[in-house]
Amino acid sequence: MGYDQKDLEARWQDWWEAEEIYRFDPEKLENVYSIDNPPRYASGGLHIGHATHYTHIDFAARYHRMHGNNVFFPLCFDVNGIPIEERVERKYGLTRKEIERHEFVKMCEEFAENNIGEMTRQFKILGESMDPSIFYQTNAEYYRRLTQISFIRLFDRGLVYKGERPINWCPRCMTAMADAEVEHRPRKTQLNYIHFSLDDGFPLVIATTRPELLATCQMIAISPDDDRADKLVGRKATTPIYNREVEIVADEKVDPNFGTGVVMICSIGDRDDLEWINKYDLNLEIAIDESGHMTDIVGYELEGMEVPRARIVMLDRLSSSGLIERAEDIEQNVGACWRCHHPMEFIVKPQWFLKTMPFKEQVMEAANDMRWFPEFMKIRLKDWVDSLQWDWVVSRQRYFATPIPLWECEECGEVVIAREDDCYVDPTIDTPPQAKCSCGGSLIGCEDVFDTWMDSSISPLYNTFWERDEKLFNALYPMSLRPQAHDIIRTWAFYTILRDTLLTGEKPFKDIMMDGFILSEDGTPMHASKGNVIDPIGVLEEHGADALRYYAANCALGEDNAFRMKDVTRGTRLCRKLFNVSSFIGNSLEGLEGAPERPSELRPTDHWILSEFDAVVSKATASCEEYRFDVAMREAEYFLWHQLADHYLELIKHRVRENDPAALYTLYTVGLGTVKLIAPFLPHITEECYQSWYKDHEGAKSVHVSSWPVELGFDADAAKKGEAVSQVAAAVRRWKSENGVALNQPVETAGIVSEIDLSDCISDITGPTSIQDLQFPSSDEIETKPTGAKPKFDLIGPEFRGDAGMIIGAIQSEDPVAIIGGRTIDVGGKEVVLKDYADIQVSTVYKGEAVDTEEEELVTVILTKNE
RNA sequence: GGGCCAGUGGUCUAGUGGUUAUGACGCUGCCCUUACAAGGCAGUGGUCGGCGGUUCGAAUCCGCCCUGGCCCACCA
Repeated sequence: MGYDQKDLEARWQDWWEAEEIYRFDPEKLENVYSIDNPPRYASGGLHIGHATHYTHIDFAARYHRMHGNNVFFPLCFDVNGIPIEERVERKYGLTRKEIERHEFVKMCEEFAENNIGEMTRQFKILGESMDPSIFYQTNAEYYRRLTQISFIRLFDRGLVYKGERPINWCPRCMTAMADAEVEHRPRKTQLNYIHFSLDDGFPLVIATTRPELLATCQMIAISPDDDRADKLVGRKATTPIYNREVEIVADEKVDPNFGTGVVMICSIGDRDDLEWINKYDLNLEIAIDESGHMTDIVGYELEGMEVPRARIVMLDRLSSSGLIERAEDIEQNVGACWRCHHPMEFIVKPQWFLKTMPFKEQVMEAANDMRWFPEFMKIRLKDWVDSLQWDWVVSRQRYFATPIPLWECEECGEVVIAREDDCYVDPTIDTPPQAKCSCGGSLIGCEDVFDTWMDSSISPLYNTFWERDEKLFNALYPMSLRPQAHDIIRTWAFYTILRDTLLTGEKPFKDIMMDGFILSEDGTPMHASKGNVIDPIGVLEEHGADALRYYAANCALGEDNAFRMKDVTRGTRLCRKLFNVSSFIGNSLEGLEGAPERPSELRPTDHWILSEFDAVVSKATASCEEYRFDVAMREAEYFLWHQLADHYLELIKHRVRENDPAALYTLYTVGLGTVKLIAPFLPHITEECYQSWYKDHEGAKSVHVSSWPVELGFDADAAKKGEAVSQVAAAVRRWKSENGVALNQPVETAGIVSEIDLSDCISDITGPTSIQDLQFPSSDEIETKPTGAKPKFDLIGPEFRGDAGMIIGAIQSEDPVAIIGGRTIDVGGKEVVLKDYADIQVSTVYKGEAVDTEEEELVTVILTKNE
């Protein structure tokens, strides 16, 4: 008998959807577990990393759902921003500037809608339990409205300002970027040694990587520790080509050991230049425009050239005039746009800022009030917060995003902010709340849009009905869990904590769970160019969602995990094992009405498996509470496979044939419990097992809304006895295997030597082992021959500390017979009885005959071959 | 340059002071035992990255170093 994994997955996915198994109930607010699910960016399909991350989140959702929680787990999409704009531009072979703004936005919306449809399907076939009844997308007016209101609130509190100062600018995306969106990439470039001149001919060579900015050189700096400083500081040098007289100053930031130890200060090459310009109050001379071309300041034929070309031309010019001493290759880190990887420039253009710098402490206070999983991820947030130097620039010069809801007066620059009641508004279309500025000037709608993190950073506010339903908000905020990947700590996590704390005075979530990245099978990052990209949908179609989810379950939280195909294969096997075990148990229960009652008498083997079950329930539950799903999965799997299936089932088959109520009760309880423990991880096969064999007895509609198993209790002494019985069976099996005896062949006689009295377990032992004559030899029938002694380190160490070595040595070197005989040694004037601190190993002779002994931890089984 | 994480049989991996270091994959041998041969049983295989320290005892704690990954950082 078999089953078809693909078929049953599709079947249950449709059924869950039709029956709304995962629906959040807004009426039941006492026991909510809410997940601030990351809205999936709607630029394309899911890759294996997404699939794994969302599956981890799904584990949390399903685990808490089985605790009777009303789980809030929205299906949601992030639909704003540059990547979608870029995909659309590529798809239609145009740029956004070539087409009417609102027309372009429409194209972006359409593009995103298609992706949302496909990704929704992908979430479904992965078995994710997101609830479509609380669907949202960040570009919808209902969401953008809230983005705007949240901005207006902060604006009204004076936390928003318009500033004209240098900002990160991506010449390709043609927009401002926040520091968080700048990534640093190593790049090879040339350090050029250029001759400057002094009036007296003193040789002054300056090394620079950006000769194209020579026109804006306004000052030269040298380290005060430099030997030449005395001679140079305060004098003027003349720049090459442009022949500009510039002052030489001493500045401690200059490293005397880099280049020539002399720096030209330009506006604006990098952040150092910015600092110096402020420090020395220099003019901002802008050599590079918004599109990355040189401005008229640079003159000559350089004007209008793109930066890299201008650099080459400038170097040509310098070198043909003999002004270049030499050039060397160096590697430097340059800031690049996180989206398109184009090198960033600093430019000056008025932008909107949200005050961030004053709230660093507040953010960390909120962060410290959350539980971080894993804990060390909090350090990354702290590092980022500590390193912040600028307020957050929230305006972008793009189209497909939430409009900034304000108008500005043409005449006096006064800002008129939108009324909250009017939101959502688009100032490029909608009329302002007042016809004219108070000065009488016309109001112009703001054409800038928000950084997309302005939208996503209020997801906890959106989810909890902030400003829409106070009752729901009070019940739902803060949310239970923020799951996310560690690469967006400085953006999503930081901005969310910042804004939501500012707006509500309270942290946005209680727990935060950080996922790592998924690497290719060889442990390196996946890249399309390397051909090592794993397509989750392909894996899923071949092996099924449960198998892929089994891989996901084996990924440790917070760590980068390589994709392991063999885990997928093992997942398939685990599904089969679970199905077969459940089928055996289900068939055994056939004819039974309702759930089997716990009989007053259970056999020791029942107590044993129940004790193991309690242990696994306890460990799995504790692990899931801390989002260590890999641990829970491993525990449950080990129990199912190596305790329940390999041992217990074999031990009680003979009792099942006789419909023993104790065996049936135990099988039912442990079997069902195991299905439940595995249900969050492998939702399809467990639902199949539940519906086929357990539902009629327990009665829950679906395993996923049934109750998480609890510890049932057991008799510890009986459990120990049961464990001994299980060891006898294993020993007999091993002995048969080693001696070429067929497993179903009866054993004529066998003896058991054990400190545990198993005389009331005869049928428990003979049943599974087919021993015909089971004996419990008394001590005088057995001759034990000591063969060695092992020190009990855990006793000796704490008691004798520094003298432990003497006792250990004595036990190891003494004749074991003498140790049994009560040999003592003198330790610091005290007599120590060695046998109290040693385990004696013995070989056994039974009735004078040479016998095979199979040693287990609790029992020794004496066996003789039938001749 | 700073920070974080990791380094355990051929491969992947569990294990935050106490007998003989866990399990999986692989490999070898045996077994169709009536839930499962994509299964079971047994075996093979490890100087726990290196050096030093603390301790009666270290894969585990401390220090230094090496290797890999990630995050952060202005070297013009």
